[in-house]
Amino acid sequence: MMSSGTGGSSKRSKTKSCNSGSAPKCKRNREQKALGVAWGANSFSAFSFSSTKKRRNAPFSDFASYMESKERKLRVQFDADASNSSNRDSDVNKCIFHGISIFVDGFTIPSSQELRGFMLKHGGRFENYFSRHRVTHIICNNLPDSKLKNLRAFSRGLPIVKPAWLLDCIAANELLNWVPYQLVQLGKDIPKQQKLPTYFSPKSVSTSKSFETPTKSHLKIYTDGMSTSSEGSIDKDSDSLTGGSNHEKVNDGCLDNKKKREPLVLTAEDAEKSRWSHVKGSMLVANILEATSTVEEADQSECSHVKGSTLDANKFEGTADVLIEDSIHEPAKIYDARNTEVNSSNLEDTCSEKVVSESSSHTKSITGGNICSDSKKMKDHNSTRFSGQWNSTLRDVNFVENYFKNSRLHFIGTWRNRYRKRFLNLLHGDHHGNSAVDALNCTQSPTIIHIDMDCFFVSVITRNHRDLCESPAAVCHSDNLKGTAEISSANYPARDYGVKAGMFVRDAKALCPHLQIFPYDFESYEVVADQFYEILHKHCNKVQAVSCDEAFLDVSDLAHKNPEHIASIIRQEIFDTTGCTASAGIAGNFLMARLSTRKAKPNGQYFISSAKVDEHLIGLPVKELPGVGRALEEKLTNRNIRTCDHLRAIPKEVLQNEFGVKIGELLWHYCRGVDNRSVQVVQENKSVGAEVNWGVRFNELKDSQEFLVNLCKEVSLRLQGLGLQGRTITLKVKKKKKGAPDPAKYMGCGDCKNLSHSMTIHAATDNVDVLLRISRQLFSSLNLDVREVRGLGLMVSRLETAEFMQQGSERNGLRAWLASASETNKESCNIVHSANDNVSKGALSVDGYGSSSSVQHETQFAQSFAQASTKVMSSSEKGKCKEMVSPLVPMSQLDLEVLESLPHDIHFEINQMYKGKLTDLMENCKYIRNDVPPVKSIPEAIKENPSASCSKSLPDGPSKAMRHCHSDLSDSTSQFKISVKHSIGSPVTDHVTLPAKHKVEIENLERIEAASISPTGDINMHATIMKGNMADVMPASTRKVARSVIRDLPDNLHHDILDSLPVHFQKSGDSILVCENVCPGEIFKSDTTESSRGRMGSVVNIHMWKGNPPSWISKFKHSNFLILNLLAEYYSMFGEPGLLSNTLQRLLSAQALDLDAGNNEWDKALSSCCELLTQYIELKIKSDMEEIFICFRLLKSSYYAASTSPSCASFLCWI
DNA sequence: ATCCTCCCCTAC
DNA sequence: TAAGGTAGGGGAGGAT
Ligand SMILES: Nc1ccn([C@H]2C[C@H](O)[C@@H](COP(=O)(O)OP(=O)(O)OP(=O)(O)O)O2)c(=O)n1
Ligand SMILES: [Mg+2]
Ligand SMILES: [Mg+2]
Repeated sequence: MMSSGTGGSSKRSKTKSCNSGSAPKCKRNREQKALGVAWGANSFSAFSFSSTKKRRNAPFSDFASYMESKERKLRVQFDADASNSSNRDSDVNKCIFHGISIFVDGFTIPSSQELRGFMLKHGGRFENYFSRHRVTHIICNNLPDSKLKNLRAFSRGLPIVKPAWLLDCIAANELLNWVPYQLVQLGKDIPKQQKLPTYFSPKSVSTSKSFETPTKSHLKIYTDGMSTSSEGSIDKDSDSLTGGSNHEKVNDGCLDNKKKREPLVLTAEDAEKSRWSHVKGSMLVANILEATSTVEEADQSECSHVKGSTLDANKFEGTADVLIEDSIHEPAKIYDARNTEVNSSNLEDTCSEKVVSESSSHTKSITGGNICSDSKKMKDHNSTRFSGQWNSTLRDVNFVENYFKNSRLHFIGTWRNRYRKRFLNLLHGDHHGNSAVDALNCTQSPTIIHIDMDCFFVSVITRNHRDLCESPAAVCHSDNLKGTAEISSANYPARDYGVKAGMFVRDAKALCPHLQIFPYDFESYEVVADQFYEILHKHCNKVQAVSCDEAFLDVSDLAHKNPEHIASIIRQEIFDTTGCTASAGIAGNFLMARLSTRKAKPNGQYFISSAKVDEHLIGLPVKELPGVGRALEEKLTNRNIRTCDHLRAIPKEVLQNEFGVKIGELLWHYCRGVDNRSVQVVQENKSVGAEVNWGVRFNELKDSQEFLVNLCKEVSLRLQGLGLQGRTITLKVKKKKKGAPDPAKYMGCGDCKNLSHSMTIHAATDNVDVLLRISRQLFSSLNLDVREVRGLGLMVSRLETAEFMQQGSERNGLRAWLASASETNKESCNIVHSANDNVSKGALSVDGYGSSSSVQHETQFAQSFAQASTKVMSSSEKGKCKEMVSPLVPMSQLDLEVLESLPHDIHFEINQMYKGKLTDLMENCKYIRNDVPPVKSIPEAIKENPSASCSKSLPDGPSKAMRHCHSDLSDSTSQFKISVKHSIGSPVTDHVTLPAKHKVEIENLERIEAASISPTGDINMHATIMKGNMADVMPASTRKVARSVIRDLPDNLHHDILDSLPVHFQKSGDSILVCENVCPGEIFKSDTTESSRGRMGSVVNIHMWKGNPPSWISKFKHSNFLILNLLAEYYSMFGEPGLLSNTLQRLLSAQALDLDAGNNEWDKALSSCCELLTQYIELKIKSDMEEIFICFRLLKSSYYAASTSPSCASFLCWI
């Protein structure tokens, strides 16, 4: 295994002749963590002194290279504007501001843009970024104290003046003394924390609506401008963005240009300080010198250290050769777009590997078999020729498969699931049990490394060719000068020309005519990503995957090692193994680590100590914050918020008010460098879906339906591959906007209206038939003209872990089904065992969250938690895998003092259980505590009475508690309520309540069902299964009552049911809800009163179900038949209160049906079962039709399977 | 308040 | 020609 992964360490020559790329990006100094002590006093402590000092002297020095070009650009722009302006107005305006250069900080009235205008008009200067060399006056008003303090710290004596000064100067038409306008901030002078209008410029006083419109037109300009300037990425929506005015765009373009390596400005000047030249160390010094007024010798050594940490490009070729050979010998397909699975040689998890290949072949057979008739092809051919769509869904019967095979976004989008499978054991494993040791060494101050491969897709391709590394190159499907293929990734030389990921290749070529284009190599990306993660996991057990080329490492526990050293070791090893370079950012949290990486790139690393966080955030454009994308940036810009400084000036409440609670808080935290997220090793799926928005063209309904089939198959397979089922199915449609022009992108979706519609069904499914039926309904409910559809997607959410018994049930062949069930079984075992070591093991505990064990577990958790006992629940913690989620104590009930007293290690684990929200909570409470004197604000309940709080936590546990509870209607009542009344031999009355929306769907369903019903040979068999009078037991209007259930049944079965029933519909306004949350006893009671009715005149005595537990339990337990023993046993253990279906599932899945094969009294067992079931039906018929259907479904499925074993078959004939 | 649906946004 | 996916977070607004 592991061809070159770990073995790569053999090749670690330390020659440092350096200089790979030619990217003229300025080298930045690397900072030193202030707490050099953390990893022991070493030579680094000297640096921390020097860098601290440097910071004081020159706050912006680290931004120098970055800011330089930006500022230069902005100044050029300003000059241009100014000369225009003065040409126009020279006769009118005196240069009253000559020699004055302002920097506007925070929010001002007038806005900074207006102030800029004034300066421009009256001969002054306006600086977009602070520089003590150029700025003469800082203009601001209404700063909060903290902000002012900050400002004073870096203004270093420059006057801080209110905007009124400028206005008065203009009014007086002469330069007035600024002193009277000085900002003498005071705690009270200003009533502080104004409402929005005070902060934002007048135009945005009114909320959303009023600026939404301008925003839109502005957006147009933006993208439009981007494409004409060949600068920005062409957005998906760009097609819709046409025309518009131009002013704001100028600004954006400016910002963007300086941020990117704008070739004309940057390359010329920066070429000589090429970061990757041999003398980069001294270059760095030169850089700093230039930007800072003071230089320390220490910088020299610091630089050399940086250089040392740079990877050696000379080793490159040799390494590459090795790699090439490896990949040649690669035996099987590494990345298969279709099944999204991987056959990797270094897979340790053979179990899932098996599932993988299984699913793969299955996939292939499905799509391969989906061939349409010749006549259809002919027709498609004609129609597509007519519309000139050679590469659309109309042309290719295997469109979905081929499309995904070639889609880069599909590759990176599905990568995570492949990773999960591959590193399953690592993610759940107990990391050598040394975490207690780590906890001792733990410093409590977290250290995060963010590591990201440099221009990943390109560097994997070009790694073998050193010459290519230094010239502009990009990965793209097309090398067409006029092509609209998108650049996936561009290397750093190409970025110097402005080439960016997401651009059309034609724009990239326009920017850089000699740009070399390479095709994708997904398999290699997969291999390299694996190697990458192998290395990360080797060095750190807290790895949070971000994407195939990027991860966070929590190295807090490795504090005895220098994090920067760890980073450089890892980077070196990555390079040795893969031939590709990675960059790393090191800091105290995710946010700062990420920002550090940005500075480090390419092929470098960068450390931001907590002491230097502010320094790095000052002046940082908001767009740089993760989570601030185009839209939010736009919103912020509209309010004149452009940098973190601006953000800091705004109170949290205001931000929340304006951008929403969470986003407001995020902004407020991020602009201060605060980020309380913590590494989440395991992340649970919340949804699974597939969509296609390229090449989607339909001429008629049939085309779309055929496409939908493939989409459903795809999603079904993905669900099964993950062992998940879901209850909410969402159909997403892209519909061409009215009057939208042809898409700019070839076969693109163009300007579309996005529609989505979802439906929640009662029983979670991964079944393609169910998905299809529902997605068809959803589709028809959207009332689409299929010719306008440009994209389709299907998503399944509200996921539950698939019962191995149920997974893929209802699927055609039961043999295949049984096989897949056992595969899945293995997989679940794998998960659960690692999760559940401290709970029961073995066959019966395969999904060990039966009520008893989870209560037990919970108690255990609460106790150990309250006592802050060390490792008691370490293994249970690992099981935040699905099964273990429910017993979490609500966060609000945690005792924070106890939490804080926990060792970091334990804290980490608990925090994982709360998905990282715990640190947030603690952080917030810290503030509360600081603000509110008494300590009483901390909930103490749990400390005093842990078990009480834990039992309280049961009901409000996550919905996952329901994960195996098919028939619990409690959370599905929003979907439908059923009330059924029966009377002997007379027509049945049903009451059905549905939300209005669903009524429509019912009609649709009716149509679809009517259209799809075809006679099958199953009716007879079905009659057998129903044992004669079963049909009479059915409520007459099943079709209406349990529609969602029927939907869930396999076609043949549900047709059987429908066909065997008379149809009545009798609507009634009132509905009586009989079946919600009825406990067994109640069922029983209500039953005895009403079950005096019977079928065919006979009364069924349901004595077996009397009592609690029902009387049959003890009878079966003492039976001679294993099958009956098991039935009783399983019922006691797993039965949701009063439900047989769970029990049946387990019984059938345990393949226990052969147990009594040799017993010649088999008939007796059968009749006992029959009786039990008959009485069960009687019991449930009124209250829980769905339960009966579920049981039938299970049994019928098993009946098919029974051909594999005679005894099995006879057992199932029991009915 | 809390949930749900239907969006939009963001990141890779 | 070209392969604009995927998943999670979160907000608005309605239902309860
Ligand atoms: N719009 C995008 C963004 C990314 N990717 C793919 C190609 C990238 O190589 C890979 C990783 O994305 P990164 O954001 O990490 O970008 P790179 O690794 O290419 O460059 P950098 O050096 O900035 O990390 O994802 C893509 O296909 N299209
Ligand atoms: Mg990268
Ligand atoms: Mg990345």
